[in-house]
Amino acid sequence: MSTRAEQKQKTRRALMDAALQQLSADRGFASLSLREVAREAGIAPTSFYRHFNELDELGLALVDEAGVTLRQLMRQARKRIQKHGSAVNTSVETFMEYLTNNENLFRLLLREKTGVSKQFRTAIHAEIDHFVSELAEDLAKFAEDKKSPVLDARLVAEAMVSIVFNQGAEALDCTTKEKLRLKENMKLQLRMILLGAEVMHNQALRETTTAI
Amino acid sequence: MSTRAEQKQKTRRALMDAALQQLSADRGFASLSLREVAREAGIAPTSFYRHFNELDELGLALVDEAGVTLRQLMRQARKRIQKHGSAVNTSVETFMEYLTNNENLFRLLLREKTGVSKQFRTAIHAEIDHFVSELAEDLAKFAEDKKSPVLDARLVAEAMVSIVFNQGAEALDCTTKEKLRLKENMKLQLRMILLGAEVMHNQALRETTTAI
DNA sequence: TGTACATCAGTGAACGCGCGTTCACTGATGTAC
DNA sequence: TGTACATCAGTGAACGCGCGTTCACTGATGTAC
Repeated sequence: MSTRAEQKQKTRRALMDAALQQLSADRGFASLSLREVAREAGIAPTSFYRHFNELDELGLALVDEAGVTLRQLMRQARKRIQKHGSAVNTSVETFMEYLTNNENLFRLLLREKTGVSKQFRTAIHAEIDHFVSELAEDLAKFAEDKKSPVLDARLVAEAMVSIVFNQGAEALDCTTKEKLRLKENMKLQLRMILLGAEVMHNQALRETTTAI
Repeated sequence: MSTRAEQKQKTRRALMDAALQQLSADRGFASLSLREVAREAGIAPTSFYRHFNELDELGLALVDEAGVTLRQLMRQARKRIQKHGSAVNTSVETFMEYLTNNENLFRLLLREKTGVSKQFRTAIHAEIDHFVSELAEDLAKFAEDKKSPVLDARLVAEAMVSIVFNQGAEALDCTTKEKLRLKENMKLQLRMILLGAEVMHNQALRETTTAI
């Protein structure tokens, strides 16, 4: 890569980092200003336009980044599960690790999921959809191995992701100690769903059998 | 009530309605301006200060209103359940009705739950906590009647509320037809949790018994 | 390798705009006698 | 009931501010020959 292009990448990165740094508990993306981000990144406001057409474009780049990070993390978790089992445990631990290490990125996802910009909402829903689909696939595969396929893998996956995101949001405002309790709650809740899904499926099977 | 005080109440109401009306899918509370709200309510910007010290104070009043409405609705649902049973069904139907009739109020709750202002987050968490507690109480009572107390009513209630709020958020961007499907999914997911909690509790009981 | 030209990331001045907030005010409503 | 004074919701002009965006520019880097 040539020097000029390298430098441009660096500045672009600096802009994204500057925005991310300002996205704290008390600052939403909507409250950022182009001038502020540029100032933080150490360039003139006008230079911003060399990298993005508008501030929202930078925001969408951040959403994309959050999605990529989340997917990488899931791949890691899957490997760990194949090695050591305990799917719920490993998944929750991995997710909470991601959350702790990428607070502001997760905050962006959480907030803009129900946020003001249709574009943001659509982009984030796509990322979460991706996440749900991969989980559903895992569940289906897992159930197949156990020879007890779950009732509706996608439905179960959606419920699980709802729990994880919702309690994850809570974790952002928590002390380390409260986080531990929250994690254990999360695990119990996920196990409840899995157990419930299994029982429900068996009931459905029995009914079908009876019908015959 | 005297005429002057009545008029003041009316203007206050007009301000809150003006704000609520502007809170659509594309406008967050943070994007409202005092001047805009005052204009919409038909008063001079400076008159706003006769009613609230700042815009956030109006927002908190709206959050409070949302909480009150939600609690009223729960009371209705409880009555209907005592009459006709089918707790999950009735609750979901009632909730979705609320959501459809108070889109903007619910949007405010959803958004500011993870929003920028600590004050908003705290207020909304209190409202949701209230909601969870009442549900937990109902669950405990219900389980007692069935002589199969659930493992941890509060944990189950939290999981259920996570589902309801998360899928509810989804419903805001849905067509009427998609909403129907979403409602049925919600019901299934809630039943899964209840079923899972019951089974988990029975397992725990059996283990205790075995230990003796 | 050296030269002449093209590209383009970053600049600084300037613009018009809507904002929140202050201030001293008006005049209708309320109250004390 | 009438009068004199107090209250206070609503007003309009004025302020300073940070914003997004435009523009013509600079000068280092890249490219063609």
